[in-house]
Amino acid sequence: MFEPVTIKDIAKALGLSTSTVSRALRDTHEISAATKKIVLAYAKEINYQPNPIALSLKERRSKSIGVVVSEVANSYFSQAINGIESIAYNRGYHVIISQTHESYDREVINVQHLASRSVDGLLVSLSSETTDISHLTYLHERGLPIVFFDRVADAINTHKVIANNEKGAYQATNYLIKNGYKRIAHLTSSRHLSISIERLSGYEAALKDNGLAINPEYIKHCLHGGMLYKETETAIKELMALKEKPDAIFVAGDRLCTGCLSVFKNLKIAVPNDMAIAGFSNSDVLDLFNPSLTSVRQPAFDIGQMATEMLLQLIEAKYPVEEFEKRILETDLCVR
Amino acid sequence: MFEPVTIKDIAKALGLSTSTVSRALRDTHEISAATKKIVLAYAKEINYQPNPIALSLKERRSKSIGVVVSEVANSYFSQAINGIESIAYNRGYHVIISQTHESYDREVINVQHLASRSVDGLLVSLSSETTDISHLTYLHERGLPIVFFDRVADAINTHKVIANNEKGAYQATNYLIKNGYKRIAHLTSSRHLSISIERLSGYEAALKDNGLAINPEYIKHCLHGGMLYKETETAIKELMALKEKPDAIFVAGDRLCTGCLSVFKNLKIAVPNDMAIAGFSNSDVLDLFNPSLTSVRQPAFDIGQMATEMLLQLIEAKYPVEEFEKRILETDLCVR
DNA sequence: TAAATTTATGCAATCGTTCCCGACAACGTT
DNA sequence: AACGTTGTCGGGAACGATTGCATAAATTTA
Repeated sequence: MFEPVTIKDIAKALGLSTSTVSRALRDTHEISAATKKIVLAYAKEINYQPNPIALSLKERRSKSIGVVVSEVANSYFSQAINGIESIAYNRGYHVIISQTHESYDREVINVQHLASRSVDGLLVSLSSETTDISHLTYLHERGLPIVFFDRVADAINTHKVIANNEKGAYQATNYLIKNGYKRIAHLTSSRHLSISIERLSGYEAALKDNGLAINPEYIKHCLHGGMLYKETETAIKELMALKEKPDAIFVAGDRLCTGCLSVFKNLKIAVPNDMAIAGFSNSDVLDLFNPSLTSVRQPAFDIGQMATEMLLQLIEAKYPVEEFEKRILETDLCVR
Repeated sequence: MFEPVTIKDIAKALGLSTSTVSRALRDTHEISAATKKIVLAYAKEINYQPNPIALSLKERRSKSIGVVVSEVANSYFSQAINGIESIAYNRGYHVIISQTHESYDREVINVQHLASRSVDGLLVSLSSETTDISHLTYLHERGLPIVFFDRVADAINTHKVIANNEKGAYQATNYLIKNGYKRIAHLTSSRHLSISIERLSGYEAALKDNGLAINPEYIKHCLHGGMLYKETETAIKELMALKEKPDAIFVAGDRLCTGCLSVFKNLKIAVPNDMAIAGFSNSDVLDLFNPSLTSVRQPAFDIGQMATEMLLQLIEAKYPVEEFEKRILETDLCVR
């Protein structure tokens, strides 16, 4: 079933050789106009489609790129994926998406799966569990083009695209402070993730600049980045059990934001009376919340586009690229 | 760069023929245990990975399936995709996701792109714009396995997996009626979509069973399924301009629900005082809304799993399958 | 008119893998 | 001793497409 027509079928039907047909289809100058016309007409008639797999084997590239994210059901990533697709499809590349669900093991499996399926390059945002990046180092050393976005591995020398996490975190924290909150907690992902480090740094800078002390008890890490309700709930409960309860919280991620609001609702913590909240989120239904949530919005679509452009540049480079850059895009504070 | 080791390298290094190496790796009985051991050890040492592209060319299958949905940034679809992946990856298949963004043109392009990239089968949920399905009929007739889920094309005789849309719609409408609402509007997707037809039917049945009249003015179709804010807004405005304004609305889709709430917020329509609302949605942040929204939840993950299993069954069938079935999974009414 | 050149086409190798044959031992069977 | 079996292995043709090289005919040039 599903027997596609090949160049051989055309050759046989027209009494030509496969090479002539191939050249006619590729519109080489060394084929007579008459033959070209016949071949093209017949190819169109029987709806000939070149077999991309045969091409891949010959050209040693698959014209596909792999994307590794934690979850597509995350506004940030689904927007980034839209950006990735918009570039990739225009350039004739397929996009193979795989989800880690914030698990290190799944990240390793997915990366190896993609590499063994010979993708031409990889667009990676690390899972929150990942500390060991040798699965990526190995591939990178062997020459597989990789571009990181969002959650990057600084140890690997390649292109990276991120949002200005530090500044975004600074602005959100600063916003809370300017609105009169003084005891500001911080809920974030696992501590080794690049975005956690950068956002924590912005949070601390804002406190410092406003003459507020940094209270380590106010900083809570969630290893699973909000994937587990219990983990988020425990963190919030610990905050609420403190002698000096925080009056506001800066949340460092999309998933954590919704997780946090969910916990607040269940624990009957009123926003913003019991606790004000601001956080990183790209959800477009955010302003439907009541009360609505002030958020730091990342240019996810642009980040996806830019990362893809950089990856394709690496893939299609004639000579090995030695110079790598880290692009930093500005965030947007949506006051609600 | 990135020169992978081949079976030839092994053969040369070990002074064997490629056929022997191939057979040793595939553990054929006609290779001596000693040779096998040597080959396997060496293959492991140099980390040999079979080239899947060469395999694909030979076996005439790519071990990948294409998925066509309107948007991954939609809770229903992202959950379905999780279900699809959970089955596909376990069976050694790759999943290539493409988004139509509810556009017919993009659907045609994506389907052709996937087919030309020789996916072994297609998992399709139609875009809201699609009426002409010849791009799928063509492939289906040529023997490409296709399974529809969610938005199905009845004209194509193949497996289908859907939720019990009619019953779900009936329950949601009935819920509004039992809560005392009498003028219930219905906001839905384009009129030819299978889900629109089924949900409309359930809505009408509920009205009828409760002795309420069906008012055509209360039924609003959005061709773009909530992708365009303006379209949704116009529909709502028209409803609010009626002499007998509706007091409740049953919304038939994920995207339409958030679109609708967004319009309500902007037009300052209070829920549920001005207008009660119930609708199809799989969003897991729904209960964070205030006031929260009663919703019909579809078993999206299971639908994805089931559709994938059925597709793989078609792909791996020894003989052409002639008997097709339509599986219908029950929905869940989440009263909030 | 013969040689040189252009034009148009075919042959065969290649990409990495599998698999149908055929080869050739070593052994057992009449 | 002649033959059949069995166990191992290699040669080579596929899969579909591209491409350098050879070749033939047609055309131009000397």
